[in-house]
Amino acid sequence: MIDIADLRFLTALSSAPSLAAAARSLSVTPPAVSQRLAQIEDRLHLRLIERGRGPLRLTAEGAFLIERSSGILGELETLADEMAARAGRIEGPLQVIAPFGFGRLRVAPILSRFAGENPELSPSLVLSEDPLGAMRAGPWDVMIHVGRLPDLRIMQRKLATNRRFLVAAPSYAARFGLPQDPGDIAGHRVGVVREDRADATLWPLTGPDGSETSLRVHPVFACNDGEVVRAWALDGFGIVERSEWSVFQDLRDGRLIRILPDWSLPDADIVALLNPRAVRAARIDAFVNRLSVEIPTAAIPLS
Amino acid sequence: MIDIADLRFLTALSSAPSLAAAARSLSVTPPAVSQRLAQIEDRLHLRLIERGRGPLRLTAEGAFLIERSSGILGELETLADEMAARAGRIEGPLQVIAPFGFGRLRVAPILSRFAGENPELSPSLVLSEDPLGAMRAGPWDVMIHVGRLPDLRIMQRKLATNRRFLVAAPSYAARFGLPQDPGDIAGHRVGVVREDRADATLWPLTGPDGSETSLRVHPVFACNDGEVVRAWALDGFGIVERSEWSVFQDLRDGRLIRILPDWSLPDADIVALLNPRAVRAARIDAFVNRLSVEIPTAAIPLS
DNA sequence: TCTCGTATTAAGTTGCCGCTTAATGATCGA
DNA sequence: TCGATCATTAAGCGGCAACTTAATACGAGA
Repeated sequence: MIDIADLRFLTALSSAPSLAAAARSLSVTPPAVSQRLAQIEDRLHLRLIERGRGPLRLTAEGAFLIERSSGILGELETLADEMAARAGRIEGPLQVIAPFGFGRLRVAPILSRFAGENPELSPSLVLSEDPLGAMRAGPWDVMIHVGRLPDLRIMQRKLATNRRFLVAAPSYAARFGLPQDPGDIAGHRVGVVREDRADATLWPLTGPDGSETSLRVHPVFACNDGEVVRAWALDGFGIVERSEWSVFQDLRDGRLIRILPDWSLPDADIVALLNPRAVRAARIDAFVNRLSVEIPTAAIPLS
Repeated sequence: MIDIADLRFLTALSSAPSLAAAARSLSVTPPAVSQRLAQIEDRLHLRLIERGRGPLRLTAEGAFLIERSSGILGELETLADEMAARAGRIEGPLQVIAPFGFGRLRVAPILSRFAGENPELSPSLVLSEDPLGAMRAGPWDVMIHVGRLPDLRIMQRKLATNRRFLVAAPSYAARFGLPQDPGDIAGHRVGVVREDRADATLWPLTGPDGSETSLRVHPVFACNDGEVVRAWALDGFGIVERSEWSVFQDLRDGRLIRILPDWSLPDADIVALLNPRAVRAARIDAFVNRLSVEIPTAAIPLS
């Protein structure tokens, strides 16, 4: 009889480049994988995986089995979720994806506390600047995202409004003065967070009268880590554009001040995307609720 | 995580009147059942089965779980069947239901041989005079039936034509003579197979010219086992109505002779009913094919 | 040529899970 | 009141499945 542990095992194999890689990701030795696979193939009297040189390839039978498995495994997982929900329990795996900066600084502490209150939870947090890639890479329940997102037809929930500010340190203002108008920016030192997927040097500004300007800036400093850029600004090296969540305390405490406060950039709201596969699980509901309570709180004090 | 062995276990429990009864049908001791159930309930943090006095009762959660399980278990079983089919293998459980007489004398030997040729097959044969009850009682793949059947909307396959004859032993004919006309039967000794569900004493005869007569007989001997009635006829005690399959050899060898050979009774064809749940399994296909080859063969020699 | 990564076979170990036995308690009917 | 059936708890056993280590073979790339 087919065992679902075998189906899980095969599913893991099917998305691994080699048996050795699968062994590593399963935390066992290669022979364990090799002989377990051989055993399953023997039981079915079918070859499931072509393992010649190069990457693993599923045979037709293997592909068929994996395909059918996914449905069954999904149903079983959903069933487990529903039973846990009926027991009023927060338990089971909770796989969260978040961007590096926001994830490390905001999501991780909340998840950590949440897990502490629910000992039967098995949380995992994957930080990635490529959320769509991470989604495809492995199973996930909740993905936290900051900013605009292509329409993914995935259920999402807004966790907090998140404005974007132009900021600089007082020491910078003292040395170089402050721009009074977007046009003045060109004469200033600017730092940006340069990621692959966004045009970080084009700032779409909206003026106090509603007029819109696209400002192309020429950064003197760039980094793909927002915290590094923030530190650079804190050190008085220039003007940067950062999210409210990132610099809110700096602004409150006067370590940074807003530049062109009458001009605004489009919001980069914080949203949670929910995997449709698991939307109805109690643990996910509870965690997203927690996020939606705790994340906005941190920003409220600032007007 | 939920284990499907647990789901099978719970499904077995759900159709048992008591834990002790379940233990017997699972071939284990009562504590094994009790503690395994307790363990599952602990894991889910839910009570699944109310066990007070009287019969077991599922709780709402238990009923929900069983309900959902059946779908998953069914899919898994179907998947196993399909994989076996792809491997071109005859294997797995094969659960056959057949009536007592025909099952014991005709189906059992064929199934026995079929299982011998396919060592990975786990056959089970349930003989029952109440096929519909047996269908409901447990899982089944193929049900053999002789005679008319209410329209069950179940896929069926005719295995053989099976006529019904009026027969008697030559010794009886020598002592009492033979009826030349249905009307003569009234003066003869008649034995019948009396089952609950059929009116065994009303013989719907069709004459050589196509005329139809319903003949009410008054048996001097009755039994619910066809073989006993046949033996009674072989011993020269009277005239009985029997299926071709049952008396074909007796007729061939002259131990019995046909009475009113120009008159016929409605056929009681031999059919296989296929459980829609498992129609596409290779082992079932193969077994029914085997039946449809071997069963008619036995009767062909007789005109 | 050497080395590294991969895959497989063989043999040995271990942990756990499911079972059994034994004993207790509860309930019901005779 | 006794006996029978059922359910449960506690304690201990055993089998087996999954894993490990060790050894071998193969190919590709430096």
